[in-house]
Amino acid sequence: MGDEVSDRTVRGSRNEETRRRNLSLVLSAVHAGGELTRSDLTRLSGLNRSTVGALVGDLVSAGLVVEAEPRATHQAGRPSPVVRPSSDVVAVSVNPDVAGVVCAVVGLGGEVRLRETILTPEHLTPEDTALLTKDFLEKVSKEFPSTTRVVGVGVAIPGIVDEQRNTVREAPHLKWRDVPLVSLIEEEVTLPVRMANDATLGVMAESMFGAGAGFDDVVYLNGSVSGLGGGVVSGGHLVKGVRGFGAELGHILINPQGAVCACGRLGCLETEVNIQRIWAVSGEGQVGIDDLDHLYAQRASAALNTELDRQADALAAGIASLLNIFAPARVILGGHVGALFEARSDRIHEGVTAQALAPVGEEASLVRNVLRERMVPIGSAQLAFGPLLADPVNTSLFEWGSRAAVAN
Amino acid sequence: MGDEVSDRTVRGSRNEETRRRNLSLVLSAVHAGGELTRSDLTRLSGLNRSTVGALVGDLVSAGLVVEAEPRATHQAGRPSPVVRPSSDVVAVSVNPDVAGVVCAVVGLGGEVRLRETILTPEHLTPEDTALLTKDFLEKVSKEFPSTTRVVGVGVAIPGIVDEQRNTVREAPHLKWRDVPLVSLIEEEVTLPVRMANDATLGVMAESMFGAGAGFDDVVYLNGSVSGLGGGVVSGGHLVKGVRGFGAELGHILINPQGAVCACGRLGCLETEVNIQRIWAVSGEGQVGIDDLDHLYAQRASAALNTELDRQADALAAGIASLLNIFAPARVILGGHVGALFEARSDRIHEGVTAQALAPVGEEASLVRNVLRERMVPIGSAQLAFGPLLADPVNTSLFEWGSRAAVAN
DNA sequence: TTGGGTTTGTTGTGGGATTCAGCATACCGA
DNA sequence: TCGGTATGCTGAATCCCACAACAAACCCAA
Repeated sequence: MGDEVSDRTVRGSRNEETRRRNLSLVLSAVHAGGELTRSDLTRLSGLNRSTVGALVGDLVSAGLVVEAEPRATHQAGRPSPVVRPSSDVVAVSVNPDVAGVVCAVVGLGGEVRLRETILTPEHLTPEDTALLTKDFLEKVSKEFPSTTRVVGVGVAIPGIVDEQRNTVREAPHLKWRDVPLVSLIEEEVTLPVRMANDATLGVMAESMFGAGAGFDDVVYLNGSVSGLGGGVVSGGHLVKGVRGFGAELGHILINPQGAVCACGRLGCLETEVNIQRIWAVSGEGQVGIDDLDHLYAQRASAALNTELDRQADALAAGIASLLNIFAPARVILGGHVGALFEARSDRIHEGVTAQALAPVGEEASLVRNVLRERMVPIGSAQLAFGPLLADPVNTSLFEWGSRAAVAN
Repeated sequence: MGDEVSDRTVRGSRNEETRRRNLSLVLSAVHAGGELTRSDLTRLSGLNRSTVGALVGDLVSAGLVVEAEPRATHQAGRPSPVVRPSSDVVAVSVNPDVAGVVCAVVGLGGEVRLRETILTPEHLTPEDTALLTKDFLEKVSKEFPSTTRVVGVGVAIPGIVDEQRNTVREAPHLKWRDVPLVSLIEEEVTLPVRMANDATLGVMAESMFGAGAGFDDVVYLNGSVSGLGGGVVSGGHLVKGVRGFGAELGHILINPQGAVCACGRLGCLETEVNIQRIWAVSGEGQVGIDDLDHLYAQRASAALNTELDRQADALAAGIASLLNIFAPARVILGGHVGALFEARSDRIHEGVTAQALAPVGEEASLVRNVLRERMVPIGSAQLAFGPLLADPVNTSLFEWGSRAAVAN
């Protein structure tokens, strides 16, 4: 899933397109697979040994991968050198929230090399975000080798992002609306900036490096303080919809007699499966999402148990609808939905099995997300890596702070 | 959307892959566009004149397209010959229903050349379907020139199809279950047979030749006697899910206090928007889907009006959920849902606008399907044409009745 | 009727990408 | 130490497209 850098005008393939595709295939495989030998790559791609050799050679001279001594194996035959992503190539992840920004540096290959939460005294503004990103870049650039090169910045937004106009269309939790955040950041950091919805990036991360790895059809549901977000990979492709507005899985109807949703209608999944309603009955105040497991594991009050059952039923109903729509191999649950799933696993499984169409239910397994706090950084890094993975040798990399393109 | 003939093992591109892609591009363009000049194809593909000439030449020698005299135009410059799909290349469409089979012959380019409903005295069985298909083939083969070549048979099923095992998993209306229909037909007709859900094929047809042409994101909802089916194209790709089980849009939850659905749960969209409930109040018996427009246009009874309003509201709620999930550019409504939309257009529009997320609602337009009775034939033909469009010169074509492969 | 301008078809050359065969290299096991 | 095996490396052959030059077919205007 190289994020579809499609220029919509369907184009014929020239000869160099073949090369681009093969380089992309190899780099993506190394990115996703971590360490692969050249002979692994040969088998994987179905290309000739000599071709793979040439492709890897190109990627090495571009500084994108490194070849290391063969691993000690106990097979006959000449050992094949190991190809790893270069540790010098990184992406920057930015994830604004109400009280601050989570910034991270992620290496090619998906390793989160550094992750930092920068708090603001007041409610975070878009301008703050741009400035904090700049500060972060200046600071971390000193902590990384001078050979480090950055591919760009990926921004994850808890809200609706217009991927065409590169604006935040609506982020109720942040209280942002029609904010040209990409331009704001690009003015400060002179790096290419891309932006998408956080749950969309979540499913990208999980389906590449997490619980959805190896599956072409994955649904991801994430519960956060700002609501219920979702992302879907169908047939190996991200479901985005026009201008990237799609996959708002929190806003499917569950119960027309339900509570009023922020979106205006009654009984969205988001109003029925909701952390605020947990807080309201828990008697422990605004328990953080990471502490929910602990809360649920304690001997809970009757009120909390009732509420958990109710939310579990609503979640099962929602998942059943999503199964009937997408027939995924995996449904991945994150945030407070993940905690709810952990606490009411049997009840949710039963509800889903009873309500989903039989063939669809049989194929899907429900799992909790595995990447946790690394998910958003990895997802937004994936967004930034997209162009590089799609066209390895023609995508520019940048040194920290300066926009001087490094030779390919 | 050449139907994704992906062999899942990601493969590298060889040089001939380039050729295959370009041939596919040209043939698909001619298939979808009807008549294009060679210079149109040059602009469309971005390839060189000479390359397009060679590609078209290959397709002509394969008998897939024909070049005709240039159209009379009033532009300066040498006239460019017109490229049309060959009228000798056809696909066969088979669509079983309770009381019989609808068979059709569809030419490359999407023209329905012949369409016939074959009724059976009793409830149709899978074996009947295979035999009737054979009879149909034998009969029509005499009505077409001997130069005609068939690419294969596409079967549209009102039910859940296992595209991996090539079986009908569940077709409640037909009362079929786990039927290996593809094998049954292939035993009779010695042609390649492919099968899919009818609504899935509907959205393929509409998004290629109908109301969804030119859009990458399309949701299709079809109401028939057997229930509510759906199909989705997202980002130019068909949403299929694991084994093709997905896109059961009729089975999303609308109202947990609603009626019992055939699938077992309460208040699916299918139970709330439903032709049987129209019949129950219309006082005119089981009005056919094609006669609903007439029924609705008459001065309707109060009961019918109330029911139409109720169904319109339920439909609007369902569409709103689908908009939030897929953010399509178009929502196409067919069958009795199309008639309902026609009768309650304003009410449905208002309901959708009120309930869908604002950005999503602004981008989508609701339209009735345009292909009507040609939709299923075109869709299933598209299924049969898939391999040919994906790899024009290496796909075998067959003469009527015999499996002797015709030279490419 | 003729000639310039314009667009497109056609042909041969050249460069890029892959495959293939043959040989070299590095490991295992006896 | 030697055969077996798997892999890396190199140069020739093949396939595909772009490009340039020329030819063909149309328009328009004189």
